[in-house]
This record gives sequence, C-alpha cells and structure tokens, in this order.
Amino acid sequence: MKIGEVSKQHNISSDTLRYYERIGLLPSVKRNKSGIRVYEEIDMRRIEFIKCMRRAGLPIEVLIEYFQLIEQGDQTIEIRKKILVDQRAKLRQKMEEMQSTLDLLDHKIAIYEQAMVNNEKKIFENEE
Amino acid sequence: MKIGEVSKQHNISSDTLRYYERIGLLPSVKRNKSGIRVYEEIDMRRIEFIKCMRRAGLPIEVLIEYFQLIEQGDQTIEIRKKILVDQRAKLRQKMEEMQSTLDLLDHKIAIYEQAMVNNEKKIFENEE
DNA sequence: TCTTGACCTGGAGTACACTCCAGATTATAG
DNA sequence: CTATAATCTGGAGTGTACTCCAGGTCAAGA
Repeated sequence: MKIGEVSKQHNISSDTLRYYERIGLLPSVKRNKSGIRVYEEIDMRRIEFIKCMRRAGLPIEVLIEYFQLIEQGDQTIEIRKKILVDQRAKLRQKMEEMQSTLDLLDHKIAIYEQAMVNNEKKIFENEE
Repeated sequence: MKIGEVSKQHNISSDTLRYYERIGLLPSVKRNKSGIRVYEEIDMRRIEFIKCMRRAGLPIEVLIEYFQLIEQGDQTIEIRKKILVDQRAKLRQKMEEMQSTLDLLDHKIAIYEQAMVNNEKKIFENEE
C-alpha cells in the first residue's frame, strides 16, 4: 500500500505520515526498489494506534518512547505498562475536567434558554 | 487585588494574565494611579470561566468573540447561545473519542497484566 | 533612606504538531 | 512515447498559546 492510499484510508495527510516516520514514530515502513514507501499490515495497525492516542492528546514523545521500548523486547513490559497506566490516569483527569466544563456549559445554555423565553414573553406582551 | 495575588489564587502566571489582557480576552482590568493592575470581582469571575473553558480546550478566539458579544448587549443572546451549544457539541465529541482511547488503554493494560502474570509463572516454574 | 521585590512595557523566543514547498524522480493512463 | 499524477527529500513556514527577557518604574519593610 502506497502513502496516498494509506492517507485516504486513515484520513491522515501524506505529509503527516512522512513526518511521523522522520521523527521515529513510524520507523518500520519499507520501500520498494525505487524508494517509494510500501505500508504493510503492521504499519497500518500502528497508525491506527497512533491515531487513537493522538486524538486523545497523548504526546508524540510518549508514543515514540513506547514504541522504542517494544523494540527492546520483553524486559520492558513493566515500564511499558507503567507508561500506559500513567497516560490513562492523565486522560481520566482530563475527562473529569472536561465533564465539569460540560456541566458549566449546560448551565449557561439553560440560562440563555430561560432568557430567550422571557424575551418572547416580553415581545408578546408588548404586542398586545 | 494585584496580579501576583491573582496569579497565585488561580494558578495562572502573571505573564499569562497580561497576555490575556493584551489579546482582548480580559480587557476590563482597571489600573491604580501608578499604572498597576487591580483585579476586581468581575475579572476574577471571568478568569474562572476562562480557566474552565481553556482546560477543556476551547479556543481563545471563541472566548474573545463570546465576551465581545456580551459587551454588545441583549441582542446578541441568540448568537452567544449558539456559540456555547456548538462548543458543547465539540466537547462531547472529544469526550467520546477520549472514552474510546481510554477503552483501548484499559484493554492494553489488561494484556500487559496478563503477560506479567505469565512471566511470574514461568519464573516460578524455572525455579523449581 | 535604602534596598529588595513586585510590577510595568514591547518584543522576541519557545513548544508542539504539523503543513507546505521546490525541485527532482517515478508511475501510469491514453 | 508522452503527459499528468504520485512520490521523493530536505528544509522552511504556520498556528496556537503561551513564556521569557531587558530595561525601567514603583512599593514597602529594616
């Protein structure tokens, strides 16, 4: 699979895919005889994972470190797990903060709705 | 209240407070005769609101627009409400994405835990 | 009064994550 | 074979939101 296809399928620009490779986030991509990238199944799975983690705001640095530890084999399992657990905790906290923002937005919106109802009433009364 | 106190109380740097003022996010801050900022109750409430929205990732541009509409009075109520409703929708979607990332992290962590149990077993078996 | 710390301004610098571009090469449809 | 589209590289540029700094003024305790 060439970069354009991958780009369409995962909705990530070719520039971003090349960027990920250059910074070491996606280092395993093979090339054909003329130097063109050929993405394999394993790359696709990694791209899916990256997409999911990036959407939630995990830093690229953390992902690079995580993948490097995978390369180093089984003796890094504990530290890899720790990375995921730490990131999960951060994510949970972010979600809690977002929930409180959501609550505030709900509250403000309710107030606006009330204000608009009152305005309607006023207009109605004036028309009479 | 001077900038240093506000900074401590809200855990926002003085530089950031001045920056917010300069870009028009916090334009109402008064000064004393010698030019030093004196934050009033209304500023504090606005800072709280900004903090809450920023933590959830709402863009500064949106907040500036929102505050400008407030300045313009009651005829902007509907558009202000629309802004909040739009931002709430975006926030909800972000939270859903984060939830799916969280699910994936849970899954991966569970796998690591299983792997570590298996390793323990292997070590135990080898010791025997 | 002196000195130390807080505050001021305008502007430059930083961090992060892309995004774009020029100039060259390769692939593919007609 | 040719023209157009896709790919390549290295490097520069962008957007967002701060963050830092120099050089100066102001305030408050010893």
